[in-house]
Amino acid sequence: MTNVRVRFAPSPTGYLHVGGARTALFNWLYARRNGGVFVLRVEDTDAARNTPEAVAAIYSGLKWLGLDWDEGPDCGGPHGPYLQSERQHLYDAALAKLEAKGLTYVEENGAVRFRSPRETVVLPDRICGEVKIDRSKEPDMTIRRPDGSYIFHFVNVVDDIDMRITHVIRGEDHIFNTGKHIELFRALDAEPPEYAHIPLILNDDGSKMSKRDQGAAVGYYVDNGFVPAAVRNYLCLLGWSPKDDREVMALEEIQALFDWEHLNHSNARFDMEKCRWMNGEYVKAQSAEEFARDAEAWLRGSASAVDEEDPRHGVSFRALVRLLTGGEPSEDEATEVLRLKSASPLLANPGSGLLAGVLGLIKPKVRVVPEIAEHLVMQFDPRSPVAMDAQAKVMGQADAGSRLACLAGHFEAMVHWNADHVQEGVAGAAKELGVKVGALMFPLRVAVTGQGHGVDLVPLLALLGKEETVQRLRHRGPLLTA
RNA sequence: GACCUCUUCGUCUAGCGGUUAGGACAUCGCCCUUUCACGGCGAGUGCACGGGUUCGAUUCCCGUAGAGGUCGCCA
Repeated sequence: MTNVRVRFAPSPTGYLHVGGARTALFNWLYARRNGGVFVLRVEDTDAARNTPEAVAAIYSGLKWLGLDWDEGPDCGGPHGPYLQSERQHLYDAALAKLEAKGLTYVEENGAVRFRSPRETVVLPDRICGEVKIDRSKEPDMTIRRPDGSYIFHFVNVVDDIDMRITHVIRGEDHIFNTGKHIELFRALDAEPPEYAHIPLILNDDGSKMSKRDQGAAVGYYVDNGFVPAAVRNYLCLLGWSPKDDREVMALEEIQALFDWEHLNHSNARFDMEKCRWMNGEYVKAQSAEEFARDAEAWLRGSASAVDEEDPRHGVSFRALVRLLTGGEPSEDEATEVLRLKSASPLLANPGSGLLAGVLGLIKPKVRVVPEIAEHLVMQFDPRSPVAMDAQAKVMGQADAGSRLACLAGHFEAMVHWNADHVQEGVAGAAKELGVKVGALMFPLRVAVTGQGHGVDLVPLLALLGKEETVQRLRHRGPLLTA
C-alpha cells in the first residue's frame, strides 16, 4: 500500500463531536502507522452553518487531542483549497464531465440529478466485509441544488478524487451513502478508495450521542480539565483493542498496532466513569507542576462561571479561588473574601506557595480536575459544616471531647510547625491519653475539616499552620461532642 | 416498514473447535496503613435464544429475537 492518503472531513457545526474526534483519530493513526498523509477537509457547503467559530472549534478540538494534519485549510497543500466553500470551480468542472456523458438531468426547479445505473453496488468494506447495496429501486440522487450549491455526496466524491484519497475511514452511519459514492466514482472514471466503516459511539444507555449529551463534545473535556492524552487513550479503546490486556497505552504503542484486524465490529457505549478513571491514571503520571498548571487554569476559568446553583461555582468557592490564585474578586466575592479572612488565620495571610501546597495535597485524590473544587471548599473553608455521618462516628467514641482538647493543648505547645511536629503533637497526646495514635486521627480529621474523608491529614495540618489548626480544633471540637 | 450492520459479565473488551471463559471500569469484601486515599488480594455477575455441522461448540452455518444504523434539494 503505497502513498496512503486519508482524510477527516467534518462539517462545521459549532463543536467537535467525540464520535467525529474518534474518526479523526483513527484516520490519523492509520496515516501515521503507514507513513501516509492525513488531510483535513472542511465540508462547509451549508452556508447557513458555516461560521469561522465553527471551523475554529474543529481545529482546536483536534489540536487539543494532539492530532495534526499534513494538508488542510490552514496549512494548505498540493490539492487545495481545503474548504469546500472555495472549491466551487472544481465541482462545476466535475458536473460538466457528467453532463457530457449524459449522466445528469435537470429538474423543473433547476436542481440537478445524477442518473443512477440502478445496479447492486458491492462494497468491499475492511470492517463490515462485503456489503451489497441494492440501488435498483432508489431514486436518482440530487447533486446540485437550484441555487447552484452542491450536495454532500457529490462534493465528497469529487474532493476524494481530487485529493487522491486512498482510504475512507468513517462512521458506520455512512455505509449506505457509500453506494451512492461508488456510483459517482465510476461515473467520474475514478477508482473508488478502500472503505472502512467503523462502529459508532453510543451513550451509556445505548442511544445516539447528540450535542446535548454530556461528554458528546470535545469541548466538554477541555472545559473540565481532562488530560488530552487520557481522552485520546480512552477513545482509542472504543472500537479498537490491542488484543491483549493493555489499556493505558502510549500513542506510539497504539500507532504501531493500528490495523484493521484490531478494529471492532460492534458499537460501543461511552462509559464516562471509565473515562474518568483513565484520566486519573494520567493525572497520577503528571508532575506536580503539570497538574498545578491544569488545575489553576480550570480554577480561574471556573471561578468566572458564576452559577449559584452549582456549589462548584458558588460564591464561597469563587472567593476561595480568588484568594488562592490572586484573581480579581467581583463585588460579592470581595465581601466573601473578607469573611473568609476573618474566619481563617491561614487565609488572612495566604503565603505565596499556598496554592501549590494545596494542589499538591489534592492531586493524589482526584481523577479529574473539577474534583478539586469539593476538596478545596471542604478542607480550606473553616466554616464548612460538619458532615453528619462523620460527626455521629466521633460522638460514638468515648472521651472524644477531652481527646480533642488534649490534642489542641499539645499542638498549642509546639514551638515550630511542620509535618514532623504535627506527628509529634499527636503522639504526645496519644501517650498522655494512653491511646493509640490511630484512635486520634479520625476525630482530629473531623474536628479540623468537618469531614470523614479528605486529603492526607498530617501534611494538611502542616499546611494549615498551627494557628488555624488549633483554632479549628477549639472551635469545632466542643460542637462535635456536645 | 424496508434494507444494512452488530450480539461474551451492568460497561469496554480478550477469545478465532477442546480454556477452571482472561483483563479493565463500576460494585462488594479483606489486607496494608497513624487518618483519608493509593496499592495488594479476593468475590459476584457473562457466551441473547432455537436449530444444525462436529467426537466436541462461546468459537462454524441457518433461523429467531434484540440493539444500532440508513432510507433528504443535511452533512
